[in-house]
Amino acid sequence: MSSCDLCVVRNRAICASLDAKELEALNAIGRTRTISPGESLIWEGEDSVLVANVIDGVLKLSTNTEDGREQIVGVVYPSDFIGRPFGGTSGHGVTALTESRVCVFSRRDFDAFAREHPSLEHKLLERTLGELDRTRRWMLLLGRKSAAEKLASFLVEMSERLDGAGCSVDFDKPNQRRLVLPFSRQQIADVLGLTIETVSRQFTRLKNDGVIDLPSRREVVILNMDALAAEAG
Amino acid sequence: MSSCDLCVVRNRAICASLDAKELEALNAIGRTRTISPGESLIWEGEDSVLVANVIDGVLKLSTNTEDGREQIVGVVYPSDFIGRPFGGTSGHGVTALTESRVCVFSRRDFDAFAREHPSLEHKLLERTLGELDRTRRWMLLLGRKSAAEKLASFLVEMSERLDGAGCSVDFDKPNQRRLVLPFSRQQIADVLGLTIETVSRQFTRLKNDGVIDLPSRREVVILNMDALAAEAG
DNA sequence: CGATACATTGAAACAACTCAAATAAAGTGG
DNA sequence: CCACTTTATTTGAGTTGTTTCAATGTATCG
Repeated sequence: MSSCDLCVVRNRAICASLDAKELEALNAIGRTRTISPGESLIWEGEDSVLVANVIDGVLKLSTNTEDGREQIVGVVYPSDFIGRPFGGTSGHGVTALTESRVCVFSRRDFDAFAREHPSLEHKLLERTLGELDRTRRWMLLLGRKSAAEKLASFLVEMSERLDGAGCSVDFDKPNQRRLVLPFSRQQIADVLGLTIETVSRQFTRLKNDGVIDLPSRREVVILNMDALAAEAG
Repeated sequence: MSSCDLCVVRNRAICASLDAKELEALNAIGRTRTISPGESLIWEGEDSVLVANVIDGVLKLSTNTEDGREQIVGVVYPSDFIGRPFGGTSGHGVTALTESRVCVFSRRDFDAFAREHPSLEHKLLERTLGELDRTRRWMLLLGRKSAAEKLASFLVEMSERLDGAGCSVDFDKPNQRRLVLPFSRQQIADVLGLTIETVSRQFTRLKNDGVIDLPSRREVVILNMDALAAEAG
């Protein structure tokens, strides 16, 4: 029995395109690996040597300017795919935000396997098209939204993506939601293209307006989802 | 003889993955169409009904906030692919910037054809991965660069992508380059997440610094490529 | 419990924006 | 082809939102 049978993302990751026998072959060229917060799996500018599936945890994709400014260009969750298949250099680093488990492959092995399994390439294509859509939507935020709209948009997106792990929904209060952010204030700033101080000020403003509550640094309780969505612009 | 044999992008577009017979089949479900500047091929939010290859011209991909702010999220050139295969709604409009010619397919027809031709899907995947890389690099510009860095980066990127059409290189002066921009000042502002006035001021500053010359509205002569690249940050 | 990292708050500076006007280019019709 | 209108771009002056720099407050961890 391949270890994939027990995998929690078996039916959501690109692996879902494979039957039992194919899955075993893929399993043979991959291995699981844990990554601690702050640890990197891939570095910006290195030529692409490995790809991976996220089994558990949250990781950031980030680029830096020469003088050290950082921009987080993507966030990946369980079942998401990481890395740059088919050559090239990776344009961004991949770093764990929470304790993570990933299923890694050498890029060369993965490329060869993918080229022999069109259904896998198809799943990867659908995933990549979806990621491109999401990334382009984020460009509107970076280029055209105010700090207030940026943070509100961020919290709305977070509440949508952090299902299960890190996010609890109280069905009695459908307008409310409780989340545990996998980001520090600085990391939120790096996602939104702001400074840490501006992010902090926007948090306290939302709290003072009664839109959210902040029980601790990493926790956010959305008290009024409609108001938050309205602020997102 | 299928009309694809004469196509100028035959060997650069995703069609390059197909042999003569397959190409004829693809040709049978497509048709060419011209689009005038300002005319749209796809509208934001509509469900994806068609996809296309760019044969000639330059088109923008753009999203808008409810209150009318615009962000250009991508620019496509000859041989590039347009549209959202495999369902979903298109998150951005597609509008011609110059007189354009495209080879359009109904999305349903294209989807079916693609699923039967893994080599085509592979080419599309490579293209999409490349586009995602480029888009993520642009996020660093939107989130973290100053107006001066943004315009310099824009001109550098333009000089790289406008090969042949719209861009001439004088080999005697390798540090110089002459380009005809397919963008108005407002459109440049919408690419960079700035206002038209800020873009204009940065243009005149670069001109006063002797880095560029501006013979007419749409023309830019890069006088010192190294200096421009240095300003791009 | 003290040390260290992280987050918030305040005050001042600055980059980009807004609004308004001037200028230049591109169409249009006589 | 020229005068006129319209549109696009540039320039100027003042305002605003975000950043910067500095200080204070608050969790977290050995």
